[in-house]
Amino acid sequence: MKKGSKAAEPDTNGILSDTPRGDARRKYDPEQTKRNILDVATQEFSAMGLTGARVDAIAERTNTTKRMLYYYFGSKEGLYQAVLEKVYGDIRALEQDLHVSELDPVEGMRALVEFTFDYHDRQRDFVRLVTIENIHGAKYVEQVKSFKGRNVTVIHTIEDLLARGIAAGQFRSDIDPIDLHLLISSLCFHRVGNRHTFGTAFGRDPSHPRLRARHRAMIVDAVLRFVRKDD
Amino acid sequence: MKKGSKAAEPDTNGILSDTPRGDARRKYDPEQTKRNILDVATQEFSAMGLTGARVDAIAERTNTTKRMLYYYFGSKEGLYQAVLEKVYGDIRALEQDLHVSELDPVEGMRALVEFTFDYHDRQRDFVRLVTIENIHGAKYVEQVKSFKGRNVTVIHTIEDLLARGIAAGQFRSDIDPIDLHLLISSLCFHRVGNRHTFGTAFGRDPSHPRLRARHRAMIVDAVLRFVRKDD
Amino acid sequence: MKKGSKAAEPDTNGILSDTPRGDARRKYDPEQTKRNILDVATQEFSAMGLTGARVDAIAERTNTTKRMLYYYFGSKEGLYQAVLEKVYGDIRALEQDLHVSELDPVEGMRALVEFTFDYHDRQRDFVRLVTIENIHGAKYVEQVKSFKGRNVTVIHTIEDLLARGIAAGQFRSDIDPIDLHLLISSLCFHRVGNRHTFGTAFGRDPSHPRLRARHRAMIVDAVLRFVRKDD
Amino acid sequence: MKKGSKAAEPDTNGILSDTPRGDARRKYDPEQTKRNILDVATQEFSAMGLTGARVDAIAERTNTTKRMLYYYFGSKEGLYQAVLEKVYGDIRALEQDLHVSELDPVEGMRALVEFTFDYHDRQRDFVRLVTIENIHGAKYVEQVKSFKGRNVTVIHTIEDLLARGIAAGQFRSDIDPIDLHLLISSLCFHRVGNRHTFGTAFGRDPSHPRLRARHRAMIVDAVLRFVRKDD
DNA sequence: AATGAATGAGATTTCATTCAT
DNA sequence: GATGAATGAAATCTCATTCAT
Repeated sequence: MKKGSKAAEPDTNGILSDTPRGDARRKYDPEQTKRNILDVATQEFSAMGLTGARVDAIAERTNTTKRMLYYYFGSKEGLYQAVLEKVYGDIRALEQDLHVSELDPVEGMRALVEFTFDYHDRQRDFVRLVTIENIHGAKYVEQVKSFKGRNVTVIHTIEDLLARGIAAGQFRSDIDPIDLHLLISSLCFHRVGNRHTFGTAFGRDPSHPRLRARHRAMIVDAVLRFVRKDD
Repeated sequence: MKKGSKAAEPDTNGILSDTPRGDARRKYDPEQTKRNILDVATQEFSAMGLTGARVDAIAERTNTTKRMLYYYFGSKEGLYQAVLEKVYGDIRALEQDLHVSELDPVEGMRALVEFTFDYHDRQRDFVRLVTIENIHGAKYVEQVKSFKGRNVTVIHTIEDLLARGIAAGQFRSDIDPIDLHLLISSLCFHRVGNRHTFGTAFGRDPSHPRLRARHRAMIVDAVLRFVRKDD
Repeated sequence: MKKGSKAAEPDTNGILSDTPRGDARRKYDPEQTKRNILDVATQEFSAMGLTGARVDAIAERTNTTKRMLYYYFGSKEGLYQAVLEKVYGDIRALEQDLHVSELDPVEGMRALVEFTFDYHDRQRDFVRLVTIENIHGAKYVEQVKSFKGRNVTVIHTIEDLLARGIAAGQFRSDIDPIDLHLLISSLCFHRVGNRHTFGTAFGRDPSHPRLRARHRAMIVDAVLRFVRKDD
Repeated sequence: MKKGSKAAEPDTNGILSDTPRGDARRKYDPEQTKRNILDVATQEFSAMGLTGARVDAIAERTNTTKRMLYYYFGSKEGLYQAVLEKVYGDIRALEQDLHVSELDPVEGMRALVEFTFDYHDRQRDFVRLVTIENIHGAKYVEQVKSFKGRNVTVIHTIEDLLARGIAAGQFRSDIDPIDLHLLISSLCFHRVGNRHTFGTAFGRDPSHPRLRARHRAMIVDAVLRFVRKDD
């Protein structure tokens, strides 16, 4: 009664989560019901955290009832895990489209960094959910089948770029691919995940378009300087 | 869910928060009572988040009762804010001790990065609390008087280093100090804050001593390469 | 103070508030559940006041649990407002049945006063709740939609009586209908609402049957003498 | 923390309760301390009721501490009773000044009604406290020594007026003095005690100066018409 | 006479979940 | 497959009162 469920902070973006209405709305469409619940839950968990999210609030913004949520996902935690699973799945699909192996190493590295930057910059829900998972010691994502070792793709990509760059005399030969991935992630993730405290501390919102462009260039620059071979 | 509150995950470290016992424990010592509550709360909030933390759990690990917690801090949120205030205050104190202005620009920059790295590496409570605040859109830290614009110190330090480095022909002249601070923070923060998902994804824990040293060197290297003037 | 909650002082009367059982008690009957809560709450709030009433005490005397009270009414205050709404609604219903327009002005006035007297005399819960609302500056009743300006009915009745009485040369023409309503209300309300202090002060309980009849006659008499045209 | 103690509604008037500072403020002045507590308590109880008043809130607005409140008055209830005692004492003092026995019966009756009207109109704290006592079944005032049978003075005054009026052929001979007192009280009390709901219901505040004058005249008129002998 | 710190008992409210249909 | 009503357990917070100085 008091606060209803204002939930949805200004913060969530729907990119991951639009419910496609597709064809004529059938009366009972389990798949659509599930998808609808999942979409709403993604927003709510992302906005409020696992403990902060309210089952009631999720149910309320759904086309169905709270009972269905339990019917399909068993528990609040189950729903949260389903959200994690979906969100990580979404990335994988995108990553496949990135064909850096066809590019010159420097250009490939630039493309990889820009892709990583853009992805984090847009998928705030994802960034938030990863953050939330870390608060919980990653114990839910550990149970997500599709997660374990999933990032090998990126690592392979980086290995390939490094190898070709070294061969071409462009890159240093003493860089660990996983460390490099961490470095790139750090630069792309932090400015999104911590933009609120950063904004409050410095009166400067990192998600502002002008800053966004500058940061993108800066990060690409920093990574390239880092991998480049000294003359 | 519903796990009672065993609180204290393996995760918290007590570096920020030991309660100094000083002399013999007096019966009425408000300062100590407050400090004691604050220390326990720091751990609990850091481990469980604002919504996840339980007032009962905090009180239980205290030398006093739940009632005192409300007596001194008014509400759960009030206590959380007091924790934020304390934690941010702790850093400021340390930052003062860092006299990079007496060092050569390159060495000063190295010292600054190493300090930042070490601080985040050790103060996991701090890193977690910042993360948690960002989940809440920084709305609590905004109300903390001592916070707004407090980081100017770091920025001034960076400005001084950059200016001297430029004058000495060592550094590039096109770097924005706040952007540079963000870059350094990103590198130091991310590996701590997101080490759980990172560890799960790559089977490699960034807080392991061996990795720790390597990351420290890598980050210093990356920053120096970034600021260094091209020949 | 601290008396647990034996609730129900000798004072409450159940006239407003019997729960009609209708047919066999069904398991799921939201309307009945709500009515049941409302009835018990009416007695408790009337007996103890808003702050004095205990949610636990209300729940205990209900066929359901405390939780349902929040499910349907949101908060203690919400329940209190619902009680006010119901109680004021009950009067309105009764007022409709009073067809004084068909009576001779003097007889009509007598009927109105007698009705007002009888209503207050019987509905002590109502009188107490109005008193309680006034302690709170009427701030809850102000939020009750159905309340604002609801008493127009009585005023219209009085206007009609006065107009007809003036036309017939029976009543004075200088009487404001709202003032007259206040006068009648005062006489009927005070002896009920303040009968305890009155009883203590004069050793005479105004609700005693013998006094009751005498007061009724006196009040009718006083009002008629007040409105009657001087010869 | 949440609401502090806004207490003091706009409603209370300080007429009963000014703390005279008299001579130079001595360091320890028990009488003044007690008076101060009593004055603040009068306002708080009058504004919030017995259950609604907060011991903390009272103490806060006092020049002393909560402990003293218990030191002098024993308990919240004890303080409340002391307030009742003081307030009733204040009236008695005033009533003595009313020498109606020297006036013509009609003028005496008018003077009595006007005095009663003015007293209630001004002493809202008193009116509220009486109301509050009635909510509690007058059980506290019963224990106030100075209360029981105190109103005999008024009754004697009325008896005297009636007797002289009857003797002079001005008043009816069938009026019970206590009933008449009740009638006068009703008219003077109700418009003050219930002015909030009345104001909300009819959009007309009975304490407005213009209405005040009209009501005063009306009530005097009504009483005189009631007691006057029919020709 | 006076005080700030402390407190136990109990108050209101919230939450994830299940029941009956 | 779907639903509105119901709920126990636990959470946050409040209150009058007392302790130690």
